[in-house]
Amino acid sequence: MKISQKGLYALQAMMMLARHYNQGAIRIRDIAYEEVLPEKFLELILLELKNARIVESVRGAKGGYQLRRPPSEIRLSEIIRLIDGPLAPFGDAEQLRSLIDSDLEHRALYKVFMEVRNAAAKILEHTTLADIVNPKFVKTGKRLGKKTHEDARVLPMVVPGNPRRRED
Amino acid sequence: MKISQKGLYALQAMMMLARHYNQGAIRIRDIAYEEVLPEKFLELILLELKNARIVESVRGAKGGYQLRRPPSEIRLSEIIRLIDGPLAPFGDAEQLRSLIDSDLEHRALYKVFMEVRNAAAKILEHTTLADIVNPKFVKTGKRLGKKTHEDARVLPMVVPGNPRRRED
DNA sequence: AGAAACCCTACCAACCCTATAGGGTTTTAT
DNA sequence: ATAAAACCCTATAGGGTTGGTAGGGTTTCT
Repeated sequence: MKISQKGLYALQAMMMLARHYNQGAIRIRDIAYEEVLPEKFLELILLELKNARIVESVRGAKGGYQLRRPPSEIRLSEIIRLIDGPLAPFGDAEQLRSLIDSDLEHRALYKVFMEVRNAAAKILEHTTLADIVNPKFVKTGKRLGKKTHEDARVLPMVVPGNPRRRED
Repeated sequence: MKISQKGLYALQAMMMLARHYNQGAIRIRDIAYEEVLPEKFLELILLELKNARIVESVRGAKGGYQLRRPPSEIRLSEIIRLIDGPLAPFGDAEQLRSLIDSDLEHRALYKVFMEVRNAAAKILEHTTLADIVNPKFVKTGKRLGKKTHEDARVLPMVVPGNPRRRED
């Protein structure tokens, strides 16, 4: 998995919106200014995030963008998959599974790819926007080795009309 | 990190050479035929692997390519870094470290990137060609959940004239 | 009404990916 | 010696992706 410049912009914009959660809609211009992102490019990104129902827009004067769910219910994996595709280093999880089953000669290699994919997924599925914004309450010198693991977190519901279903 | 088609070809070719380790040099044509790879493209890849001192060539009639080290001393990370670059999902390890130190606003995000990179590195640094070729002695139905972890393995020495040193 | 703000499509330059082509050079076998 | 085998190296090229820019259309608030 590779995170592009565009993917980084998306994550930064989402972090900014998470910081201002429940403070009303924020203009593209303000997001772009605060995060130092190209405004028109950001507009395209926010449009994608809106179509994926991660953010919502408010039109007209005083309009802008805001998160559709609390930051604790938006996983980094969701954003990255949307913008940059599957987490697997080669193909996607389904494809790898099928290769593991069919290509006997190289199955051990594809299994390693799958291991890498699973490791990345484990991290990115369990980290939400809430985990990476406003870490005021976290000691500065503290290593995140253990990481406060909020496994009691509520899983985000599957939206019925969700576009682009893909396993990886 | 993203593994390209070229990277996959490289890994397949190396697996093939590992299977025939200590059986003399093998012609590009034979590697290409056995692994079903485009011959001239494979030639470029092997040239890169040779310049990186991972394989060596034997010229003239009866020539071909062979591994310079036993398969157990060639890590997958080495091949992947050579062909497809850093393991980190964004930038490389050094760059991420510097961003974590300098960009206070997004350091938590970059730390997650670094976690992903470390997870991938852990797997790919510890898996060698020997681990993924000829798994005859492994039961077919067996899941590799635990994976025979050969940590007593000797670390490959650093070659002095090694071109292209990069941390990630 | 009018301005603010999102919505959407098109376009574009640069770069990368995946090769292909073809001759040059070195070495071996006879 | 000599021819053939085989690697060595550079050049080229089409197609796709990346990272944007441009500009007008549409909706909604005040």
